[in-house]
Amino acid sequence: MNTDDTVTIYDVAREAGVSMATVSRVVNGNKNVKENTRKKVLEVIDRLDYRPNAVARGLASKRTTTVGVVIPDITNTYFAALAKGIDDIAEMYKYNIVLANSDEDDEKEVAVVNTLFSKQVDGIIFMGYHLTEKIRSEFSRSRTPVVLAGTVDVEHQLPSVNIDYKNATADAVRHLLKRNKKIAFVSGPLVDDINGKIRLVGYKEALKAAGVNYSEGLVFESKYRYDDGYALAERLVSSKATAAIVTGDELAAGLLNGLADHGVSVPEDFEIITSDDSQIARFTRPSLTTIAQPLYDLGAISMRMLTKIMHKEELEEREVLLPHGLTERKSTRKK
Amino acid sequence: MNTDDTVTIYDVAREAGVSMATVSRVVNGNKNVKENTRKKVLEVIDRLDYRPNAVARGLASKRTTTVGVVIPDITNTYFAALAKGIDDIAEMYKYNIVLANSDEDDEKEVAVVNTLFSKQVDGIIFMGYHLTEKIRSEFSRSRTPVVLAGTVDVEHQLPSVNIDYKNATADAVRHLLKRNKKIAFVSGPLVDDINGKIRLVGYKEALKAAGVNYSEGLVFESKYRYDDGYALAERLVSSKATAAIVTGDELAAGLLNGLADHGVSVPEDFEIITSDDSQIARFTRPSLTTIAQPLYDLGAISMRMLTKIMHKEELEEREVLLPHGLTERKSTRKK
DNA sequence: TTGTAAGCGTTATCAT
DNA sequence: ATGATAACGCTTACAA
Repeated sequence: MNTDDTVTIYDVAREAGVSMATVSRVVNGNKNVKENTRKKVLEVIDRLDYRPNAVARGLASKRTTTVGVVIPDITNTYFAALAKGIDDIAEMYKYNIVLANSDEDDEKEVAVVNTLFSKQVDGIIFMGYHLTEKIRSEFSRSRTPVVLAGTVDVEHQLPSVNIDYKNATADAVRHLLKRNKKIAFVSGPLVDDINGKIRLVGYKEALKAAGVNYSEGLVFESKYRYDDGYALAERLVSSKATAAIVTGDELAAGLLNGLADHGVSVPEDFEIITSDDSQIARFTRPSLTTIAQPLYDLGAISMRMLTKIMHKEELEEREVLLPHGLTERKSTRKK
Repeated sequence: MNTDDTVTIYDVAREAGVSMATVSRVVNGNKNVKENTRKKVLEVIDRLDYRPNAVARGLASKRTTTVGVVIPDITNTYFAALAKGIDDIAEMYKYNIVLANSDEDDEKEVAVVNTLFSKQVDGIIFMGYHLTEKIRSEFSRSRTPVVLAGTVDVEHQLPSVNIDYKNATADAVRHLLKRNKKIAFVSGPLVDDINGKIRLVGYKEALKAAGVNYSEGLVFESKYRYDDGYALAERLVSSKATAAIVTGDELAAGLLNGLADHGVSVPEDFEIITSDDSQIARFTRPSLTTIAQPLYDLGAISMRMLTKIMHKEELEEREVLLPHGLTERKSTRKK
């Protein structure tokens, strides 16, 4: 017996009158064990309340059955929705998740990825607003598989799952264009937000195709939070825009309420389409018309891809684009 | 050299002309190393790009520097807000977090806690709607420290961080009582929601103190989601209640919008106070008056307590109650 | 200040 | 079908 109460595979072996190898076999479901000894071992395991030590297992087998998930902000409904999908599939494939908050900070991002590596995670799901060169090089000099979720890689190096943000945005703008000429593009900080930039391209393309002039004065860059959207209302009003495509739901909710408090009624005087398709868009009054995107699936499928890579299975597609749409609610007018 | 490219502490030792013990010492910041050798080792570590294997470290030291966090639903803004606080403090103390989703399911809860144990986490933060006997026994037969966050232990066995839900609710009801006689209590499923039950007690006490009769007909039990709240509106209308204390923000938002769609105006015809103090309460129109509670701190302080226990420091208090209040917004009338 | 060597609790490779 | 035994990469007495 040990000095403390931790019971090891060795205790079980001795108690069951077999070798630790055999115990290991039954624990791991190896077929090469006589039914009788399996029973006996199982009985001892139960009696001693033996629980395999996953750390020792990880060291010996070089597989930890845990994956790292890098998330910029857990309280962001968009990322939380993806995380839910990731988690469900991870559980399905018996992986645990170590959550690494990057706080939208480039340096911290590198730091957490490194501790993830040191923890010997079997794979990583990465969510972020962009891919720095630094993080890219961290990924490439490691053999640990990485899949991007809701994060596009403009260099097409890493496997990823996204929707076509450019066309989704263009579709939304086109919808607005039916009844508006001056359409604002409202987003968070674009400097290091790849998705945001791609959306801006979609915005421009839609305008161009409709023969509407693009004006920088109609691009409003701020932060992603509710209060930022609220504060933006005033500027939107003086811009004479009559509609806006907004790249985040909290931001859109803030803008909506801010507009209302400036006496602008949505959708009569001003139309809004938001982009995240999170629950928030349903809570506001009027409820927000939004680009439709399968948040849960974005996460779920990225995790599924990761399991395939970890298990050395063939990947049909390295860059998955999920379908998008438009959910019309009350912040846009009919026809 | 190894066959594959993983560089170990042994490689560094050989390359630097010292023993692995010395390398271990510099990696762990042990003072007993001559400045010169430290420099040399550090140089080699850098050159070889050596990264300590946390799994091996964990096995040898019996400390993994990771804590498990059990969360019923990551997309729930309430829990996500706590998780943020937990995560920030964990990072501050150099702990990583393995997130375990319990899905509000008793069996799954036990399962995830067990895999957390098998992963040798140094501690656990537990969030849930209640504490089953099963989970309680899992916790007590393990030496791994556990702290409850936003989860009360009616048996006062486990350390916890909460607000005084009973009095917070009573305060809110008292506020409603100034202008209403028929006040509804709207909650999620009470069967296994300890906090909900405690809130109900607060509701009853406030009524009693005001000499208002308690009526079961004014207690509305449903689920916690937006749609459930929305659906409840009709029943609330026919109950003749003129106000409601609601135990969840999504639920309250649904109720609010449902009421509006039934031609009931809030706060003129009906007053609502919600309980979570999450962002959601600010997004709705009218915005929701809510019990004020320090969500982030609830998580942060529970994690701080856990670090103290893990480091064998003294705990001043085993059951922390954080202050609560009332944030008046637009779903209640003035005076 | 530094080195030696015995674990830590498994898995995995050979034998048998 | 089962058992020895050597890794796995590190920490930690204990010596020196």
